[in-house]
Amino acid sequence: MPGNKPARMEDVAHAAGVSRALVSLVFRDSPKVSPARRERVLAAAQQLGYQPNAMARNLASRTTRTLGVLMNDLHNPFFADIYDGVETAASALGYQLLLTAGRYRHGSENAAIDTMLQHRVDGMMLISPRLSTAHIMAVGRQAPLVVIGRVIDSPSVDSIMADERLGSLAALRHLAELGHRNIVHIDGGRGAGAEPRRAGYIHAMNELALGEPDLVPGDFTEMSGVHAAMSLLQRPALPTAIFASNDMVAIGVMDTLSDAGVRVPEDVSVVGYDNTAIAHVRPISLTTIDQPRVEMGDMAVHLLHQRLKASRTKSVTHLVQPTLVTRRTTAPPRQEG
Amino acid sequence: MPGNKPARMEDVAHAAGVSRALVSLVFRDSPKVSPARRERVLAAAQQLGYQPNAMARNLASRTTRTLGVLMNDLHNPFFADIYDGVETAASALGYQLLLTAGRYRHGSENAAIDTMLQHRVDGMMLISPRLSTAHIMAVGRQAPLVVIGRVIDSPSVDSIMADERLGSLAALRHLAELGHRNIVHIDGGRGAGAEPRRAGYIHAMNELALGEPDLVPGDFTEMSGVHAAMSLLQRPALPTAIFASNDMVAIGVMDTLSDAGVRVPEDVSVVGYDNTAIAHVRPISLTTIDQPRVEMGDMAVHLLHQRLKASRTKSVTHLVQPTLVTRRTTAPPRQEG
DNA sequence: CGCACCCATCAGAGCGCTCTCATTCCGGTA
DNA sequence: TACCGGAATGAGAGCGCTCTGATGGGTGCG
Repeated sequence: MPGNKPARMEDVAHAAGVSRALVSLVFRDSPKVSPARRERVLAAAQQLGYQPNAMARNLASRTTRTLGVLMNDLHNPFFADIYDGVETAASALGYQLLLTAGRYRHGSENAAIDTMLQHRVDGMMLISPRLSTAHIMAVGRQAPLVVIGRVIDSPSVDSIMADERLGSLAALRHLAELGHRNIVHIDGGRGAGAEPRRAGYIHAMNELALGEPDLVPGDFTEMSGVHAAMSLLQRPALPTAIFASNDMVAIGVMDTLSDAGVRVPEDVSVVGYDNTAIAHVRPISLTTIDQPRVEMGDMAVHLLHQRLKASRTKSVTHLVQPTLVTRRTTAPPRQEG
Repeated sequence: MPGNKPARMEDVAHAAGVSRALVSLVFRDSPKVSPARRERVLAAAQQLGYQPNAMARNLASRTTRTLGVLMNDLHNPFFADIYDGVETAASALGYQLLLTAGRYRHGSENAAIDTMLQHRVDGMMLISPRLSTAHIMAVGRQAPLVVIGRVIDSPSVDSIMADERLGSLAALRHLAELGHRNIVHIDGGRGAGAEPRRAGYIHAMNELALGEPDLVPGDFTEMSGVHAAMSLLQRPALPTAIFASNDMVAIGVMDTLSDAGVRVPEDVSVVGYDNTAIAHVRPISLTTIDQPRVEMGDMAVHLLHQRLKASRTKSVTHLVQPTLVTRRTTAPPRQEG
């Protein structure tokens, strides 16, 4: 019958015939409790269904050993992978986790951060936050902070980010090695990470002596891939390869091309970015760029731990290495002429 | 500079030149504070970066207005959709949310539930829990509980579940209307929801006079779809339609069929189940069964709210209606002979 | 047999808030 | 001018726990 009050430490103590303090010691795993008493206390607690009150505990101990995680998009498997890394590391280091979801809205992000602050988390991780840099820096002044997916230049904020330029370079190098020279990039517009991907593409085109960069506008959506492909199909000749700013764009492109009778990879090679869950599905089998997401999550926790435990005060930025995943959408260009 | 203690109510009171109690009233939105004073307090709080201590507040007020959500699989967009509904409803009703992730491991699920209990949530929602029914009922005795994706027959636990049998029926009816009579079901094995889907298939085959049910074993994975398709290809004749127990299985099936030169939907129609994100991707365009996930989340919150606010004590089971989403993997059977 | 010493146990003072109840301060009324 | 009522404010007792410092009861040693 829910409704009757949960048992308190006092009740357990009484049932076990010991003092409240001893029960407290037992629940804090103190070594200074005799096995016999420990047993007795545990049995009484079990019997009463006692669960220590986290609020009282945290209030009295002035510490929560809890880290806050702001996930903006529960729908994005990207976030889930990061969380896997976070969870594993946190439980290994003995931290609890307070999860909040921002849903990409400024108000929600702020509310989520306030919630974490009000619960006095020891530190927080913001995954792809949309808030302004100034705002994030202000939050960083209240609690140790790690931002994933953005670089914030502030002494109290650490950053973890994939080296997008390197990812672009890997994609282009792969295409170049296959013999492609005529490579178009479909842009990610103003989306997170779009700019460095584009810069990496431009840089790599020069680096690898592949001629003039050839950019088609886009915005990270499947639809923009469709539009980009349509505009490409208007040209007198198609490029031999397309480097899309993410997997969704690549899928839109491939879909449109195949409607137009253009085969991938025989006629055109396509490379995506992000290695989302869809990319590995066999009918798609998209060659793409993978980021070590689990590792990023793990790293975030350790960065926080360093600040907390070793009281590091200098800020750190980790640039993480993306890797190429070769699947079935890339092949040597068609020999013609 | 993080490290200096966060401001307390006392500090705000002092800065604003009022008593602690008045600050408390302001932060609880009490109407009995003059606008002038309220302003002053708010300004002082702002100035000090004051965030009320949630632990102290909840401890003193003996209530948290927080609902716990156990998500088992952050990777599954299914869960994210449910969470959308939960979030919207919760914020409308003024509840905070405490998210935990169980990762389908018994230990983690238990730990997550303990965490929620220790934080004295007013109620909890378990999404597709793996724990035993007896265990869930025990938890239900500690706090109001809503289980999504399973039916628990206990007075203190409410359940929300999609009517899987109805979903199967909708799929079969669609196929029958297209003219299919020879319809195979690829089984979900012991996965959650597999049994009612199978039962619905068997029931519908009889109901619609489609002949003997024809079951191929599977287990909800893409791989099992591959195996099922291979075994089907060994038969002297393929069925004209395949009803897979979920989308992943359907994708494995389609992939294998297409490798074998069998076209979908020209030679064989395929129907999935779940309407996952992949199903709508155009190169796949899978006909499938959708469940009103957002609505399920919304409903969960309201069910809890009823228990809490209206102190309903009888348990409720909501069976939610799935719907057919027709895409491009179903067509009339080939006319032959 | 007595003493020092050590360790298990306990008492009590907060942690930062809420909430009840008492008190103060008004203007309005007779 | 004396009085009254209501709005606004303040004081103080907890909420359930942790943690410091005190207490008591064995044990080993001389």
